[in-house]
Amino acid sequence: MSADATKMEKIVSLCKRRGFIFQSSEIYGGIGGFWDYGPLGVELKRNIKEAWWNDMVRNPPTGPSGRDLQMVGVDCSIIMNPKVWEASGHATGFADPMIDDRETKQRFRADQLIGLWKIKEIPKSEFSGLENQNIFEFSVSPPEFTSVAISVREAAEEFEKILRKERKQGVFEYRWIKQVSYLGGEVALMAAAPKREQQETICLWYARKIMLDELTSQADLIPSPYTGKIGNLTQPRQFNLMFKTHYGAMEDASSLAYLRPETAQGIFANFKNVCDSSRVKIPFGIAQVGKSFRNEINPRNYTFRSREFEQMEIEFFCHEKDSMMWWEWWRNVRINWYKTLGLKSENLRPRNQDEKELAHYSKACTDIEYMFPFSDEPQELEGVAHRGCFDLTQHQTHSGKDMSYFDDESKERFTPTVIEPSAGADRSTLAFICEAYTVDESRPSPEIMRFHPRLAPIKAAVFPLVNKEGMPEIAEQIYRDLRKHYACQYDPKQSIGKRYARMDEAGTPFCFTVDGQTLQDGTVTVRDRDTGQQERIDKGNCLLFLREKLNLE
RNA sequence: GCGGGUGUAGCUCAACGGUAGAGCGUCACGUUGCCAACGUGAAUGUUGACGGUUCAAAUCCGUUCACCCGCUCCA
Repeated sequence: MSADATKMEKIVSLCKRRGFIFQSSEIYGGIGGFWDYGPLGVELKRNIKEAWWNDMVRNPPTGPSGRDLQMVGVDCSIIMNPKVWEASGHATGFADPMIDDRETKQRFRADQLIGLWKIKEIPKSEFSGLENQNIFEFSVSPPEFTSVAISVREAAEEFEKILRKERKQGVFEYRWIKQVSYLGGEVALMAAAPKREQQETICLWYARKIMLDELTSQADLIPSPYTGKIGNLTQPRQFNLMFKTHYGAMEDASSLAYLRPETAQGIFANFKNVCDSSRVKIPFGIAQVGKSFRNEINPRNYTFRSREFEQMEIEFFCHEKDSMMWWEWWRNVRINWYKTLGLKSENLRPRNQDEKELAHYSKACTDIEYMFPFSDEPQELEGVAHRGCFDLTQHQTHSGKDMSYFDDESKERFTPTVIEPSAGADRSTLAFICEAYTVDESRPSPEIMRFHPRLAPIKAAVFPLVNKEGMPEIAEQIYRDLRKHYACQYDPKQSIGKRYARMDEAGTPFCFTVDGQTLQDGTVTVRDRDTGQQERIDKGNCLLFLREKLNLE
């Protein structure tokens, strides 16, 4: 258990108690990996998404050359033509049993693995007529894995490579290689290599598809097809990570569809539409906020790894020659965005992926990670990835539609390179909650949510100090004026301390209180959430006061 | 997916197989003139769900669901 597990438990407890986050379908025993936002949670999350949309799309930062950034938005359907997922690579990677190479992070289909076994060495005198025999009769236990390939063709090449290498040493020569049927017509290679002719022995090998149960039981013995090293492969697992559904009334194979596992593909699929309709010129970005769905193997850590989650994604299209500059620029913009909204730099951990982690088409990727109390390892909030021209090229190939861009100034036609800052809305929300959670034992109400004012679910509360003598009427009027502009609450009940305490737990930055002096000189107190300090302002200036405070960066 | 743990009121937690409780919170009334104050009162539970053992189950057993921890995983 990490050192801050107790802190996380308190945060979870507060989130439920105050109405930030509830377990989905709780009255039915819940459902794994799904969460609901309560009255305060929905305001918080909306504020985060709106801050993102405002700061990235409507009022984006100035570009590196001092020119304004071109950013536009889309809102695409969650269900798309299933071919989209073939093009994006999700269909295969999500549906079949897959194995990972822990070292190279390569993932491949388990049911296509071809194993190459060394069976045994036999005297050369027994070699004649071998071609006509069933090679499996020679099998002695245990055959020794020597190599693994991910296709029959590769297995053959691999075998030839081994023999070539041996031939180079001047001692070995391979004799034959042939295909036979094996278990239900699967293709197998069988081969033998004369070995150390002076010792009069030869070596037998065979290659065949590795069965799934073998992969499961012998995962630790099978060499990686990429490195040849033993012990780096995971067990094969079924990755049904996309949610299946059907469209139309008939539920058959032709109506199979998927809930999107990411919002990005809606952007790529609309690349041409946006270009043709909105007068944008490269470089420019398309943004989208929306729900995505992944059947996580093991949802864990509160809302951090949910099966239904919301993304805030940008696909930024630029020329390949400027792409690294843009990648670095976006990386810094995004890190600073979190800092500006209150995530402290020591908890925020940008981490550049090393080459082994990168997808094969990617040149660079920074994971913006955050130290949550539930883990000793930083966890990813956002990835800023250099995706090359992979996605547009894939869609061009699969759809047959041209995805290239023509630059009128340089008269150049090219497929744009994409920089993808992809942020998790729920993960960010959780990070802002964890960051805001503060315990100050010196205060009568120790638990305080110190949200940045822009993110706070309630911007201000208005109280009559006591619920009589004309105070409620004045307070109510202030409240009615404020709530036209900001999320506010009015609370006339119970002791003033209790009301302040409740607002501390909700993370409300300011409380206006109408008291006896208000009746005389028209001033009210403003109480600051973080310091507990009060000042007096004119009751007519509450809105002005909030405007000033909330616009602060 | 594997191993371990937990599940009782909104929250935190008691209750040895024998009548389900406390603190806090919530609500009402009174009081109160700035920090969970005070007084009085109230509501709230098929003890996660299902099944079994038993005269009797929150308690013992089985199944299941959810959450937590460790592995694993995170395209």
